[in-house]
Amino acid sequence: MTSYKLDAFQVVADPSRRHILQLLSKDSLTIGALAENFEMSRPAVSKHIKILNKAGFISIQDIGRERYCILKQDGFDQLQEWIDHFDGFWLSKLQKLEMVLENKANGK
Amino acid sequence: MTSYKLDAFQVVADPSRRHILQLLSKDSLTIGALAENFEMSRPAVSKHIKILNKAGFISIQDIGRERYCILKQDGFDQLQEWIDHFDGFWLSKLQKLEMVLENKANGK
DNA sequence: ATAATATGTAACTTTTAGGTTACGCAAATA
DNA sequence: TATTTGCGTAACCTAAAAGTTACATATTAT
Repeated sequence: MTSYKLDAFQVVADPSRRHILQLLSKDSLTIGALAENFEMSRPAVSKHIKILNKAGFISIQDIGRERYCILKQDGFDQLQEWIDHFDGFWLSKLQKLEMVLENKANGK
Repeated sequence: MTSYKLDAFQVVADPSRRHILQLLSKDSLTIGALAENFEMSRPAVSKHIKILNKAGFISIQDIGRERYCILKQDGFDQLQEWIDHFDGFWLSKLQKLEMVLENKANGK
């Protein structure tokens, strides 16, 4: 089952979290290693990680006292799924409606 | 030029705004018509529309005293662009790293 | 001309998200 | 065994986001 507790879009709305994901796309990193890339404190990063995990954007591997954060596809899939709903839209319905409205605006 | 003033992900993070976009994918609607689909007040919808417009998710056609909101692709493109950055990732790098870490975790 | 309608905006309130510091705990190290 | 390291969490603060009501304005209808 893949029902995550957080709204993927709300989770990825935060620029810091997007930055974290970018870093993780190049390397799996521990919390501390991630924190070195930010000005914010380590506990702040820790919170973001918890959120990213709950939303399915990362998985976590505990190795001793270290936590390796690993990019995970599920969160991204949630984003993509919603965006895909709009795909069929662009080329058919829209252009006709715009035409109609433009004509109406010009009093034709 | 397509440099919008708002972060597309932050804009689409709000569930009400996503709902607005869904409604607009079926029909171009005025502010008032949109507001009928929500419990919130019309001015609240009006604010969301302003934001969606600034971020390139909709365009607006003024017809007399009415404002028709029309779905627009630019905002969605911004979302897609970011997501696409991660596409090359999944099948190559990730799986190897996970293997390495799992072995390390098991002390192999 | 007057009334009704569709909307934008200002001022305000409330909630929440993101940050901090301080602390505790388990694992690694000396 | 004592110390350091890596991390989670609680308590707290602050700023911003999302909502409200009240009002102003322009267009349409009577």
